[in-house]
Amino acid sequence: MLHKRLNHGLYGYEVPPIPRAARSPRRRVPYRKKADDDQMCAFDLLATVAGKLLEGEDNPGATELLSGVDKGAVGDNSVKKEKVVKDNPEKLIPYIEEKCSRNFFVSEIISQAPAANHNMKEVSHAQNDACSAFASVITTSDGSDIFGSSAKLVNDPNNNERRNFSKVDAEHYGSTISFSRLDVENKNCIKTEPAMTGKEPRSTRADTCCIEDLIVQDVKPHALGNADNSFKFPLKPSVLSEGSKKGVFRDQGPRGSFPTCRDNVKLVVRDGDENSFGCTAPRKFNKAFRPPARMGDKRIKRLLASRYWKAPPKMSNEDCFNIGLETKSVHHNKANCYKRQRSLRDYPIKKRRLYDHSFETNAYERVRNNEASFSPGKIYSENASGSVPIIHEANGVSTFAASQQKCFQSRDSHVKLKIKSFRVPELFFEIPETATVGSLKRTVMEAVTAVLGGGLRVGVLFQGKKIRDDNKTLVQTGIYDNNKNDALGFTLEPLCSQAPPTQCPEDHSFIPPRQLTRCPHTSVNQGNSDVSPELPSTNISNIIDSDHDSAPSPPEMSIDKCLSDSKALVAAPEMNVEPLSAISMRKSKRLDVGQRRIRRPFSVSEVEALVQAVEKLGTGRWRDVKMRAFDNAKHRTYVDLKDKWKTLVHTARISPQQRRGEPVPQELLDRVLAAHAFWSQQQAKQQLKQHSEAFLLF
DNA sequence: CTTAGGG
DNA sequence: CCCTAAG
Repeated sequence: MLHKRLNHGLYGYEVPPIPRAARSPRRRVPYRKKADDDQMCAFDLLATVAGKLLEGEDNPGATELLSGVDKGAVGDNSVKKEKVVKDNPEKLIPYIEEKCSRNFFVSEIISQAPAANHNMKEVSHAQNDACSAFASVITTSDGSDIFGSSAKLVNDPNNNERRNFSKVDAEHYGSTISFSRLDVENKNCIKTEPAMTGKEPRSTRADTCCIEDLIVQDVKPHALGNADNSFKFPLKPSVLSEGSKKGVFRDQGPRGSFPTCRDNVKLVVRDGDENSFGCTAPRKFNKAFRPPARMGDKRIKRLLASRYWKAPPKMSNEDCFNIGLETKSVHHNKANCYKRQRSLRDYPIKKRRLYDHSFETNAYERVRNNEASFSPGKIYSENASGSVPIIHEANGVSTFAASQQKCFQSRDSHVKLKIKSFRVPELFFEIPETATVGSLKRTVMEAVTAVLGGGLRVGVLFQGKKIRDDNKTLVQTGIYDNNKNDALGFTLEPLCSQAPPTQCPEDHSFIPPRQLTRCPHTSVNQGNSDVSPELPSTNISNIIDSDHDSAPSPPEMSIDKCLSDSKALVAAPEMNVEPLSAISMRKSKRLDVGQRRIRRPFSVSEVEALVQAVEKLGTGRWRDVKMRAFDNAKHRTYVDLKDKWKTLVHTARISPQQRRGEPVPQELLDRVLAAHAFWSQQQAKQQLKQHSEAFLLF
């Protein structure tokens, strides 16, 4: 029985759903290369390819890419350019991600590059997947590659089941990049005993030649490239070598330089015309720069435990994945995330009701306590009677301007508070020079929306002190005193703490920089001049992508009980006074207990991303879809994505008049239907296959 | 934990 | 979005 493994990326419909049991486990490899190890690194992979791509003469696409890496190298000779690229993988990857308007590919690459202790079969898989992943990287969602060359889905004449992006029109589109394995020559090597450590379980040995071997082998070569432009991915030498061709495994020691390529994987660049990358199409800048993707999640655990990817005994997580802190913290987060999900589920409705009740009660009390509160786009102030909140619309844009003002008047026994604007401090992001003003606006908007949408609570600062006692009256606190109004300030505090308190201590040391913005802290602070901290240059997507799924905290939840964490500390250092307690709150257990998550309609761009991912991955791999397209959108679970797809299909089928909500472009809906049809059919086929196989067993 | 489906 | 059976 032959399972075709067609995940050569770059092609619209990529991987026929392989039954989960048959799917090969994947392993994450280091995002950053450790100086002292010679593991094949995703960076190398990417940088090598990118370097190659830049070798050609100047053209807009390459220049664009290069300028995202090192402007100094623009216009320089190709050698220099390539070097720049290779020397700056950290810059390159985010840039490519950004160019692709998505950020989910790097982890794919990372996850699939071969690592030191992989046996041949694993390496084959890894290469295969790495090719696929990189192909994805350079393929943008609109069907064009990163350089603006457009391509479309076509059937590969050499393989009916395989789909490639091919050049549509050489006159209008530039090169197409295709990856393929030279498996014909390497068929044997796949079966070769490749064990590195000798400790792999028997089942991982290639000579057992299981289904997975076949899967790997069954990929047809795709040697369409012109020789000059084709190059190969290097492999971890100690894992794969020339000897592999002959079925002999040979350890070559330390990793060779990149020009030393192996044969297993070949990158073919097919040039449609001289100016391969010359056709620079308008780019999307959905995502701002973001730090390197993090890997490390539950999957790591699983993979570590996997029989195929057993890590050497002494390897710790950090050793394995080379990303030490990040891995760990991410792991925590993810775990927490799921923990939360589960806990949400575990509680019966009754409790939820209880919760809801208390929420309302306290909200009311809170109102009566004359607290100013804040919700996205609106600022509620309060008349003393507490009966009817007065809502002042904060005009959108100016709300986020850097001005901070406050009116404070006293009339009779009432205190009137007016917040003219909230300042959103420490919202760092980068955006390419080539980005348009429009995209800048969008970027800011997304970030701000994300911040506000994440759920905020208000803190009150008076004379530099955080007033935590919600029950104190204004008179008691002195806020009533007009003369002191300068001392009154409000803070917006995110509600996105996640880790349970017990994990706090560990968390603190493992918070990766990018997470510092997870809880963007916004404040309007009159009395205290904000002290801007040294913030790592964070990007907006961090913020956008942050976990905002936390529904607003119940008002009664006292921040006093909440430990803060380091990310908050860094993110909101303007809280000089009592920073710990004021900035970040642990999500209360109560919140965990069960409140319906806030509804968050999918934006068109999200739908686009979803469609894109499903087109690629199919409808039965929601977790992968999630990781691919929504890895950073913590509030979108794979179940959400699945549900969204369900509704999308439904939406696509009903008449436009019956549709509600933000209209989804018909084009997208068409793609939904197409993909749905395709994958349904695919699934049917798969099942048929399985059935026949099962039958054959008897 | 994931998937698949009903609610 | 929620809930949950199944794997």
